[in-house]
Amino acid sequence: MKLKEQFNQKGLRITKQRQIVMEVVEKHKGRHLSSSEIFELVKENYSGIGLATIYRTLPLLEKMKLLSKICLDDGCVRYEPYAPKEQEHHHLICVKCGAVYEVEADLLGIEEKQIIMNNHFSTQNYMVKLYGYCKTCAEEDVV
Amino acid sequence: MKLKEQFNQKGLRITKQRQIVMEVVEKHKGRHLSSSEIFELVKENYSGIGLATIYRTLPLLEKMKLLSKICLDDGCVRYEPYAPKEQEHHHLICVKCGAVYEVEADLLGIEEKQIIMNNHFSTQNYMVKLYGYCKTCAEEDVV
DNA sequence: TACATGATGATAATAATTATCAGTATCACG
DNA sequence: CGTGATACTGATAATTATTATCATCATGTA
Repeated sequence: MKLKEQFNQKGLRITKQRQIVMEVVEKHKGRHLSSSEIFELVKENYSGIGLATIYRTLPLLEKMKLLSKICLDDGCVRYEPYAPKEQEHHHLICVKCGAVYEVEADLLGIEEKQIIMNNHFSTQNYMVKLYGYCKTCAEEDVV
Repeated sequence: MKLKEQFNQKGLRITKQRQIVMEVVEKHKGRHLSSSEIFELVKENYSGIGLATIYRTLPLLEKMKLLSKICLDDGCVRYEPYAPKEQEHHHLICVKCGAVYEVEADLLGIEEKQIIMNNHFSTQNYMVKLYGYCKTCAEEDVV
């Protein structure tokens, strides 16, 4: 496995805790788990885990591009398995009910990317979040 | 001023505090002020203000579409003056140095909007955030 | 001007996250 | 297969951002 090398290169160690955190997030692909949700799920397999370890592990796995951090503006940081470029997906966040939907599409056209390039911004691995109203909420509210 | 009516309609009162908060955010258009930054700035003009008032006022002004909330994923909520549709702008966030740039362009093409519509999501007043590397950081890092 | 009640300031309470530190486990090396 | 250097962990204290509480104050209508 290349993972081991990736860790060793940086003097990092592969621990049981780190492995289980990875497993849990991968198992729940499609969800957007908060740190404390991950804590609860990890405890099911490894009851001795400490919350501090969760908070230390998640940013580390993010830096290693094993997880992606997402902020859905609900007051906590969330994580999902890292998606390579080809499987990039974006989030539609309903500002009313908070529901989160995913769109698996490259939402930026070539022209738009050009605009960003012109700003000297390299959007390798970008992420788009759209705020709006989901079907249900759009019908209720006549905004 | 239509503002007064807008407040009265909902049984809300126009207070000195609310006015100064608005003034401060408008005065710093282009910046993305956090709640505590706004607190500090308001104190310069109105030293008696309480932090709780800031936290009560900002979401209220947001609901009235006088301010926009932005989350730049740095652990706090930020605000900027509300931008009507024509002046919509988006944020480029450097994941390395945290710098925030603005692009004043409609980043989603018609096709892309269609994709979103197909998901039954009405993106009236959407906001796009792009994560990536700014010029400086892209040069340092060979990602 | 007076009053009904919405708004405020001070502060206690929560919630998410970070820092500290002594004890533990990993893994390179022999 | 030890063993030791040190990275990692769990427990917990400390921070930081935000929300709730409540007595007092100020707005705007009558």
